[in-house]
Amino acid sequence: MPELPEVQTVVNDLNKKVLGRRITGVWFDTPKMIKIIFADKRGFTRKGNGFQRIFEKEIKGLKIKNVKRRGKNILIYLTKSYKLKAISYILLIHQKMTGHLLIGKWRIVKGKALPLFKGALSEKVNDYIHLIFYLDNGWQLALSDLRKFAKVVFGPKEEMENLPELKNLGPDALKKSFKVEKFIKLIKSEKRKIKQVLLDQGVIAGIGNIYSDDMLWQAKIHPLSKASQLKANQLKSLYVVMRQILKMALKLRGISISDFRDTSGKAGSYGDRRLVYRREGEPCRRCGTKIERVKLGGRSSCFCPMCQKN
DNA sequence: ATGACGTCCTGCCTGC
DNA sequence: TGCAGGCAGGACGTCA
Repeated sequence: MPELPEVQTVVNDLNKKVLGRRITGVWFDTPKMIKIIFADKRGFTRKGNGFQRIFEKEIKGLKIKNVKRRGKNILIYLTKSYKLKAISYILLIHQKMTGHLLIGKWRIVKGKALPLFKGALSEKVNDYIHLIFYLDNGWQLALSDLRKFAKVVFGPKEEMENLPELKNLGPDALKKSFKVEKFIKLIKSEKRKIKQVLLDQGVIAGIGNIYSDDMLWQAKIHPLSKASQLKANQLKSLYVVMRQILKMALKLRGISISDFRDTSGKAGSYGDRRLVYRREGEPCRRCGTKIERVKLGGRSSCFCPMCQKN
């Protein structure tokens, strides 16, 4: 499930591979995944499912200007010129758990995308292609998603920037201007358990289940500890390990223990280095105690009962 | 305000 | 070996 390091890996790939390309066409088989936000000729903003033809028509001919990340969202900035003016759009993609953005070549046979060649793209990933953007250099940008949870939203730049899923995001976990003082203030003001707070994108953007487990283990904090009751030195160390772990995972191109792949279908290598995530029953890397798992909400959290006292 | 649970979806794992 | 049932999980909605 892509979190900040995985999403950033994809964004970096895209900036290397698709900048300046023009979209010449689009194919998709799961309209449900796609939403558009669009002002019609009379100025009405229309939102919702059911406008796929407008999506097709509007995205054709747009040029890829830039690719950015906000939290776990991928933002592809697109432009066209109309009457000598540049009009900007954003294509937002959230990969959720099993979404993958891939660059390759496919052809549609009986409504299904088949790879023209495999290369590093495993067959498995190819089985779940649901959306393809055709680019003007012959390559294609595809979205694969086993569980069809991924979300794609398209619309004019200004309206996209006002989407609650972007506007309500907290500071980005790796943003330079996000300092330890601000971090401590944010966490201190939360009455929930620390694990839930870390997963809340409205508090801090970019962290998911994997890295929050590893961060808490590294900082020796129990996942069920009340956020507001954590001591300043604990929070300080949590901030430091948050940065360290995310940066290291980004360097290793993410974690592929579930099924994350980069845009050429290659796995990341953080999985071997992971600290506690999905290591229930295995020995703690510090003290050898068996890693345990607790559930909160619908999420599970792995921790060492010896190192991480509540 | 908080938390617990349901929803979406489907491959995979467990147990009989 | 086969099949049924449960699980995982990000974000969001609903309900107590």
